[in-house]
Amino acid sequence: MNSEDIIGFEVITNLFTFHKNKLRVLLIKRDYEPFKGYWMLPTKLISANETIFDCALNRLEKVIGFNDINLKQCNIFSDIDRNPNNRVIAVSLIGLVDIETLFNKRKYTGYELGWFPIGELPKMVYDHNLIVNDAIDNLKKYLDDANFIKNILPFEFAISEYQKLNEEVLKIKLDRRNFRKKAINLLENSGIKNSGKNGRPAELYRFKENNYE
Amino acid sequence: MNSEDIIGFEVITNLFTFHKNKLRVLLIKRDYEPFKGYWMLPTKLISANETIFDCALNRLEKVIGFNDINLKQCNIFSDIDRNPNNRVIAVSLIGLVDIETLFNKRKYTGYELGWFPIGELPKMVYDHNLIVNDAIDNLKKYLDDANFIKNILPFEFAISEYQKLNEEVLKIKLDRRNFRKKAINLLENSGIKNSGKNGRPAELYRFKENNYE
DNA sequence: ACATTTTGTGTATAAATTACTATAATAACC
DNA sequence: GGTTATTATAGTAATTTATACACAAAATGT
Repeated sequence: MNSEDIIGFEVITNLFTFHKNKLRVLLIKRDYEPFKGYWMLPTKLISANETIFDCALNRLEKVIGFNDINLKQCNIFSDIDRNPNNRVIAVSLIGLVDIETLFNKRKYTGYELGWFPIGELPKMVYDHNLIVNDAIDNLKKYLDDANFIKNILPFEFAISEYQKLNEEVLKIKLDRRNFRKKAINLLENSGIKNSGKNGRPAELYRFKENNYE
Repeated sequence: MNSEDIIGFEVITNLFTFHKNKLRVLLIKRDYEPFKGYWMLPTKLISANETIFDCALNRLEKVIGFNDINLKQCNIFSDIDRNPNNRVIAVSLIGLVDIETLFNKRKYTGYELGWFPIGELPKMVYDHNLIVNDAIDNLKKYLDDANFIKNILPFEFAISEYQKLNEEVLKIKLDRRNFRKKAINLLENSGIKNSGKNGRPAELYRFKENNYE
């Protein structure tokens, strides 16, 4: 390795949750130059003793106060000038966390955080807008992967919530009856109804165990 | 960036071709220690002025004498001890080249090369066996992507060759008539027959232009 | 009680996938 | 030249999957 060839290698995490019928992503407000005041995805240069997953989890621990989160590898961004100041190659990861876990486990860490609906993303540092949109696109392939997608929904949820999640990721409207027919294969009825909301209360479902991976 | 955190970052290319009804991958015989005499995938540490694709193509140029090859990103390997001597993170890429292009464009480069059928892979350096098998698995998702998969077949080919390629990647047998029905949508008849072989000569097909990407 | 909102349900049709077998064209062999 | 071996071509029925579509039930707010 030549010293001229020192290249930064960073791990960027797209952590999604689903709250109030919106798919949201975690952003951090940057408090240093350059791009002070802009929002960014959780990012960390990788250390010699970390895998890419370790690296992402270490960063998340610092940012949200916990890190038992299931991650999937997403993409690599290696354009020479994606960061004009240094040569930095990025690998992006996708993590999912449900809103109940988030409320239960998060700790105050001093960072200014925002959970932005994917339709209302702010201008972000460097190529982070590109990276998060790429991650959203990558989420499509996990929608039917019960063992991963279950992490973004509460333990029990209405089928309409699951449908809305699908619609946000796919950016299309789905038919209620057809969606239900397909989804029901992965789900079991909890026997609980969610009352208190307007309209007929929904029956709550949960993902079946052993959706043979 | 801390000098203790200097990490090697290498690009590993899985270059496939299809010849004599076998899916094959390019390996290089290593002529230096450690692992001297073992086979390995084309590998190169990335330089500051290269994208991951530049890096792979620069290596391929050195190894096979040409580099106009379409590449897809595959996976990242970041286990701490995947290379016990140094801390090296690898990104693997997939490239496809058809046998005619290969015979026409390759130049002698001094390397000892082997195009190994995927069922007859030798013991390779470090985790390269893992990497190539992961790449073969990743090939599945490109089988119906005419714009990429066409790179591994000659300009004109028999449907039975295309079927055999699918069978090698999927590791299952396919029904001849059903495969033809599906494949024909992507193909157009060239009007040429391949004679000289045993049995009824096949009509040769080519991929249609504009399989709207 | 009435309007509003949201959930739950079934059926008919189209499209895609799968299973399955006889015949035609050529090369190799005698 | 005739037989045999090999490979290519073609169609239909059964199954599965995807799509389109309308109304009744349970709650809330007034």
